Amino acid sequence: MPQIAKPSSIATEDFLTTIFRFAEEGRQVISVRVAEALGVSPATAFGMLRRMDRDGLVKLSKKKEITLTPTGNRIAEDVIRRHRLAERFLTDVLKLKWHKAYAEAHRLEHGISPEVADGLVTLLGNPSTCPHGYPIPGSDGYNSIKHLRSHLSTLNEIPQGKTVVVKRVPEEDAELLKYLDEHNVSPSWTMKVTEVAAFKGTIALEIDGHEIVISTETAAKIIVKAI
Amino acid sequence: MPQIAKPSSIATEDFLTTIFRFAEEGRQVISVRVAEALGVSPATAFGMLRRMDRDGLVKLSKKKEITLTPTGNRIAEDVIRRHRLAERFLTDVLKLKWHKAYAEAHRLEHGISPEVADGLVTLLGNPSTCPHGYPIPGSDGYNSIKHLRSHLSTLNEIPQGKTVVVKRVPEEDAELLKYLDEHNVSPSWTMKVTEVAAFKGTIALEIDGHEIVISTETAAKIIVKAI
DNA sequence: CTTGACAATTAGGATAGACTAATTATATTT
DNA sequence: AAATATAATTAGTCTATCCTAATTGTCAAG
Repeated sequence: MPQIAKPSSIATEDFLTTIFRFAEEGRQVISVRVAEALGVSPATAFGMLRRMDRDGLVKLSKKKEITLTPTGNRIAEDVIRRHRLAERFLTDVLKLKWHKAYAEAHRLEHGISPEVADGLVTLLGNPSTCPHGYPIPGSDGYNSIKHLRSHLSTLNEIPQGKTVVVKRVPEEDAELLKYLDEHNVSPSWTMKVTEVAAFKGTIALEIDGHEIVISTETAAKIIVKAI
Repeated sequence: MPQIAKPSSIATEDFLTTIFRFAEEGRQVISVRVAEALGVSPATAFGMLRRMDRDGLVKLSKKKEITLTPTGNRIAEDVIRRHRLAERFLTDVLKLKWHKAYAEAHRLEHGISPEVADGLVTLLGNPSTCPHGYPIPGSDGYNSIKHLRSHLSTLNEIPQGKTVVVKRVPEEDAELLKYLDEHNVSPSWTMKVTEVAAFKGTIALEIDGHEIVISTETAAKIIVKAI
């Protein structure tokens, strides 16, 4: 008989999407990091991951690296898709401020059915990215080369004088997002790296006719494409 | 120090809204009925209700009748409001079929923040009822006389020959809703009771130029206003 | 006033999720 | 290699939800 997939709980969906995002950003997927990202104790994360391993959603290898199984990955993409569609809806239709979209979409993502997701796709005109520039799983060209993380850089890697296009900004940091938004550092805007001051850990950018200075650390969170 | 309200769980919100709806429909609020409505065992419902009593959300009197406390009622109205706004959004904006709205809104209602609810109100033009005719808590005129259940009748109470306006149709029964929708039995439509055949438990209605026959039992679920 | 029927309540058990406090492994660094 | 970090893992608890299977009330009909 065909196995009936047990519906995933909200906690499980949160673990799956966290792991998915870590992988998406090229970060090492380790139990403690996942625990930190989700705000739970290492013991709690470990227990959850063990259950998820038991249920065939993740693979815990002896060498600590955690990977999603095909099933786990499918569910993670589903939830991320709903999350990013919700973000688009919230910013584009409800006119919600950009920096609030992540948290609100996070609350909604677990309650969006496939049918409602499809309805959102139609309403929104088949968007391919969320407001922060991350690709929406299942959208046209989701697997195309332009979304490949390896074809992009982080802003801190760009040499002085270069011009770049903003591709992705960090989703979760509302404070930072608010700042970036005020200075037009958002997907598809172009900016020039006017100064790289490694000794004091800052870089200066010229964007839309004005200049801003951010730390190298912050720059590492901004994904760009050199042009 | 001011008591910080513990956030209600989804299970708790479901109990609160079920009790609220029972009261709204003038039904007797008893533990077993709540259990049935939520698809849990009587023991589970009892345990939940006891916890909710402990937490000041409901009152379990010795004479079995269950009532919401002011706090419980406020939370219930909040959730119901989000539910009915979600239904309006789903049918009016996403063009979701009427009979699917209840179940979908039920999934969404727990994830809608006050800010998003306000956004929906604006997007939807301040609606006062859900697609099934039930009033939206917090909307203009929510407490006005026209929403008073005591000023309305159920269709089975209407004598032969009378004409009525449909006010509310049952929200949860998708099968029935589909049928009613196909025959224009939806809020604000007018119909005439052409025959009351008590001996065989049916009534006949003329609506929009055609006639349909439903059982008295089904008629009892349809709220109307005689004109 | 006794018997059902129905409802409430208690007893006893799961499992998921969370926590704190060890303890054990694994790496990295002197 | 020994010491220090950092991670993983285990132990032991707790609460919320859920269940099944009694047991106890209560109320209406004989």
